[in-house]
Amino acid sequence: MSMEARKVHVGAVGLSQLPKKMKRPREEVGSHQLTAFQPTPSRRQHQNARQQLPIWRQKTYVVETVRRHASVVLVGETGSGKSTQVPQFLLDAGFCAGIVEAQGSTPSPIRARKLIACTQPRRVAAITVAGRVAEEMGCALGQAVGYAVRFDDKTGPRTVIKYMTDGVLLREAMTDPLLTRYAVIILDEAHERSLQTDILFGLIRRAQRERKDLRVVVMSATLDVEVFRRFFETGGRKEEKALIKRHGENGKHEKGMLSREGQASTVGVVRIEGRQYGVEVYYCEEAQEDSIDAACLAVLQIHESEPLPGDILVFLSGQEDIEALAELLSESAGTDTSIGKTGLCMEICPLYSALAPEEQAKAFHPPKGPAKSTRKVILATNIAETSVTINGIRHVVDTGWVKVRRYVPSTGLDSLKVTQIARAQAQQRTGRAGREAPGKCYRLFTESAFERLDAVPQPEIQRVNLTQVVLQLLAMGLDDPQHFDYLSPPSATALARAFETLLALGCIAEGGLSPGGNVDGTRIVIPEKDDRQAVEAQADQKPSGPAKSRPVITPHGRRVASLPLDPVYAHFVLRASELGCIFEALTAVSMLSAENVLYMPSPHGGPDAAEQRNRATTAHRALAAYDGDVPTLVHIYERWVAAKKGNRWCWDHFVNARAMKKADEVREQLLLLVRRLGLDPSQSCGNERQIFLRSLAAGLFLNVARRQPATSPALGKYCYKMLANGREAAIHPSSVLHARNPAPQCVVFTEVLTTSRPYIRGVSIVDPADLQELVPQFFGRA
DNA sequence: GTTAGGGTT
Repeated sequence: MSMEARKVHVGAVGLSQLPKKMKRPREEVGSHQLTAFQPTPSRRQHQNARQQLPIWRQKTYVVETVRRHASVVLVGETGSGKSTQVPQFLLDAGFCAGIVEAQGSTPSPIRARKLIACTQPRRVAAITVAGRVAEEMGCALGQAVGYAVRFDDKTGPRTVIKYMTDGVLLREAMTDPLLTRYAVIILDEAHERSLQTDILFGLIRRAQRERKDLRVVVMSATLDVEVFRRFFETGGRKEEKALIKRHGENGKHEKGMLSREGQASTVGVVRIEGRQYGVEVYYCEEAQEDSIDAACLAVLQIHESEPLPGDILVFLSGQEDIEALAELLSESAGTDTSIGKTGLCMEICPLYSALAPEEQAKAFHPPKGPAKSTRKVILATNIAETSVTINGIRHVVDTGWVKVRRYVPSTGLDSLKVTQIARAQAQQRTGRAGREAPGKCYRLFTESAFERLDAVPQPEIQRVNLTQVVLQLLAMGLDDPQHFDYLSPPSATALARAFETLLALGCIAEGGLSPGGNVDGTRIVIPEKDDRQAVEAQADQKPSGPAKSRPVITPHGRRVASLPLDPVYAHFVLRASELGCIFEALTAVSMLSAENVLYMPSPHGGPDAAEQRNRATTAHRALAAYDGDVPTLVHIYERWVAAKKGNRWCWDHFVNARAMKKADEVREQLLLLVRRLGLDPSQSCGNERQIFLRSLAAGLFLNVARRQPATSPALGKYCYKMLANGREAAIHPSSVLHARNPAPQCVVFTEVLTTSRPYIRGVSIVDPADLQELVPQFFGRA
């Protein structure tokens, strides 16, 4: 069934126009309440269910294609069963009995069992899919089927199918770049183009040149397979043309060299249909000026005209818009007043990552009111696009906006901007209405606007700071990360900036670049060219003059790379160890890796919401440390430990217990890793907070900012000038140093993010004299 | 005077 079964135009959203053209759902299929009390299905029932999946009919074809091609692209829509079935098909077909090539003096090949890896961008997906497959195979998790995600490895000596996050496989690649444990690597959700998946693409292609036995299956929901196919094409254009000549443009599938498309190819392509209900897509006839107003009208119209069951999911750009729409809807509908002819109530459920877990839970549970007369309206960010699935949704309202974080390498600043979604995202959002029954999707933009959208979002690798990626590649022994096999190359500027940072941190040496930045804010200027062209131009350049010496990873760089942290943070931990407070530094970086530690109750949390928010603010102020945000995080962790890591303490102080648990897990992992480096993680500075601040200065010296009169009135009278790029920023209002009197003269920050304006966050006071003493190469007196 | 979403041997 096609997801976009029909396209129906509706007028600019207006009360009179939408309902008239809407149709009743064709049929009621499935219900989200059915699954709860079902007994555990037997093996036979599983077998029946498997045979109903669209992919089952293609089992032989999938297996044969993987047999004949080292690389296969498998396109399967939602519900095709690809994630659970493909690994089982390949296991049944004997792909795990890999052959270890003869090594050294060993005369003959040794048969050995290798694994099938299936990577996922998200932990929950790896865990739940593995659980499902273990059930289907009638084994316990950790036996034939297992999973590995950070902090949680459920694999054993007998495991042959291993679900894992792409990050875990990437970490494994650091010690085993040829991925020798695996016979087949399946990259699932490849269309999402996560940073880790993209790096794996290049690594696997590289490994395939050495290992003829390594199979890769790229699984994607995107119909455009060309980009993946071309990437894994081993022979390149020349070989391709020769094959076409030999077999003809429309030659049959012959000797495994022709794909189903009839193109000469070393890459096999399989397409599997999905199993989704049809979703009718509605567009606006006119562009909407205010997407919150438009969303409000659309929700009210759907609510008044559509029967239950059928909850509504609205996609918005962020917390602010969600709160505004929640307010508008409750004003218009009344929180528990029935409205319209249908006499139904509305229950509004905000859903975004920073929301307290117990408030998030409302979106997933049945409504508090009677199910027969209460409709849930979920107001979500893109968290509901891929990360979570909500049952019962039959109507999607899509504003077409999303917030996108983007690193600007020429300035070293991150920006967070409201941006139009891509067509693939719009389709993904639409699909959320058709999981259980036919549904409807209302796009609050015009069809021509839809057609003008980008086809797919920009891959993450082109939007992020690459310092950690470049260091990882160097640590793996790739001596030239600029010319790595990127599926989508990052800009030359972004790569150059990463090298510059690594050089400044002492992670690499003898590069063609000199150290970047000094106290005066003067720095090497890297001409900003447009992304891809720059890389291609560089690649095409014939070497002229003496070759530049390539940067080499230093012993310090290897230690930094061994920690699963941003190199700046890892450097901080190692410097803190030299200065006597690694214990506190480990706490700091662990807390920094857990987001949304402090939480604010939703303003719509009932009659005492305002009071709760005041209490939260007071509680948070009581946790603040004088010296800044990083000392505050350390303080919070220590208080939490003193309170025996209790949930009650979290509750009383408006601290997110889940974030604390995550920080604790990260900390435990880091303790192990620094011990492996021969360091003593219990080395603490005790009450001598100056030692910790000195470590912060020494570690975060690339992020120093000094207070000075603002050159632009937009930042107020004073601002903080960042020494690395000479730009001005303000201290973020959430910082404990915001509006501090007297204002600190010299600070380090953990993050700079441009939203309404450039803000530095994670701000702590440092002493300029410490910088001069501890980082003399940058801050020493001339 | 305020922060989309993931993720790491």
